[in-house]
Amino acid sequence: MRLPSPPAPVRARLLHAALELLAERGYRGATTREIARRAGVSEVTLFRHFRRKEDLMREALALLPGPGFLEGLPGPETPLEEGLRAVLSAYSGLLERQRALLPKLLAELLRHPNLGAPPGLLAAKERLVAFFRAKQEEGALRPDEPPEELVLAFVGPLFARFLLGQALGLSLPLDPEAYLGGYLEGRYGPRRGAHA
Amino acid sequence: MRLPSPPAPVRARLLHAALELLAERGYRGATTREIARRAGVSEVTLFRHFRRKEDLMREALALLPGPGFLEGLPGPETPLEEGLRAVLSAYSGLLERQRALLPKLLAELLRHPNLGAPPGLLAAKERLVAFFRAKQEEGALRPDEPPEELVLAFVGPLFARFLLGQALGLSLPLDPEAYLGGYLEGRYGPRRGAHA
DNA sequence: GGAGAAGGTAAGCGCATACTTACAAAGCCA
DNA sequence: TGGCTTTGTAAGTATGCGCTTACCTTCTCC
Repeated sequence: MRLPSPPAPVRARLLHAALELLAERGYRGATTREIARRAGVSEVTLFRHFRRKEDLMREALALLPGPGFLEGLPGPETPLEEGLRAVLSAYSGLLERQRALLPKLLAELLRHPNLGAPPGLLAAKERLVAFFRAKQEEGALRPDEPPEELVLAFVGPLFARFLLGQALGLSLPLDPEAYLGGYLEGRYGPRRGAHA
Repeated sequence: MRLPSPPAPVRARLLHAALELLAERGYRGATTREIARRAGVSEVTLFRHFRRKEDLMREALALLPGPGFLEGLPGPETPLEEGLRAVLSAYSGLLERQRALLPKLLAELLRHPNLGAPPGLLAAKERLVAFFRAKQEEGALRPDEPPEELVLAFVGPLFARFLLGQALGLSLPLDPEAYLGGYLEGRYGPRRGAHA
C-alpha cells in the first residue's frame, strides 16, 4: 500500500530548479535539459514527472511566494506600525532570500498569462489590501486614497529597489526605520506640516 | 558621394520591432524571423544590417527611454512641486505610451547584463537624483535619506503599479494630485502631524 | 525471491532557430 | 547605358529544443 506520496524529493528539486532557471533565463531560456541537470536527474525523469514543460513551469510558479511568507503578513487587527514593520520584514526578507528572482519572475508572468497567477501571491495581495483598509477605517491612515494605492506606495519602492537598482546600478541598503518614517511622515523638509 | 547616411528607415523599423518583441517575448522568444516580419523586411535583410542578433538587441535597447523623455525631466533649479509634476507626467507618460513594455525590458536587461545598460536610462537616473538632491539642499525635502531613496519612493510605486498591477490584477487609475500629496504629506491619518 | 516503482543511459525524431550562400530585381547617379 | 546599392527569394546548414522510445539497474515491500 502506498502512502499519499511523501513529497518526492526529486519532484521538489525539479520544481526549484525550474523556478530558478525561469527567473534567470526566461521561459524559453530555461531548457528542460538544464533544469534536469540542475536538479541532478536525467531529462527523461523530468518528463516522467511532468508531461509537458508548461506543466512543470506552472507548478513551479505556484511555489511563490514561498513558505511562511503569508503567515508573516499582518492581520487586520495588527496595530499600524507593528504591521508595517512586519510587511517590511516579510517582503524584504523574501526579496533578499530569493536574490531578486521575484521581479524577473513577475515579468515572466506578464509574458505568459496562460501560466496563471500563483494563488499564494494573490492571497498575499488580498491580505495586504485588507490590512491597509482596516487601518484606514481605524483612522490611522489617510482615507482619501484607495487601499491598493497605499499598498503600492509602501511596497513599490521596495520592489523597484531591486529591479531598478540592479538594472541601473542603484544600490541602496535598506534602513527600515527611515523607510517607515518616510512612508508615514512624507518627504517634506524638516519643519513643514501639511501643504497648501 | 554619399551623405553620412540619412537614418535608413529599414534599420529604424528593425530596431523598433526588435524592442517590441524583446519586451513581449524575451530575448529567446524574439526570433529574428518574427522581428523581420514585423519590420516588413526579409530575414536576410535583417542580417545584412546587423551581423548578429545580439548586436540588434543591444542597439534596440539603446533607444530607451525614447525621444523627449530626458528633456521632460526637471533640472536642479526647478521648484519642488513643479518638478515632481514633471517627473510624474514624463514617467507615467512613458509607461502608458509604451504599454508597460518598460518593466519587461528592465527584467530582460537583468537577465542579459552583457547587453549593457542603455545610456539614456542612466542619464535619466542621474538627472532625477540630481533634482532630488538639490531639493534636499534647499530644505524642501527631508535631508535624512539618501537622494536615491527619495527617487525610489517617488518612482517606485509608479513602476510597481504596472508590474505588480498587471501580474496580480491590481488596476489603479493614477490621480496625480493625490499621488503628489501622499508623497509629500505621508500616509498618516487626517489629523496627525509628526510621529513619535 | 519476485513484482512493481523509480530511476538511469543511449539514441533519436521533428521542428525551429540563428545565420549563410547564391542569384535576381529594382532604384539612383554618372 | 551601366555600375552600385539595396532589397528580395529560395535554399540550406548546424545546432538546440521539447519530447519519446527502448532497455537496464536499483530499491522496497510482500
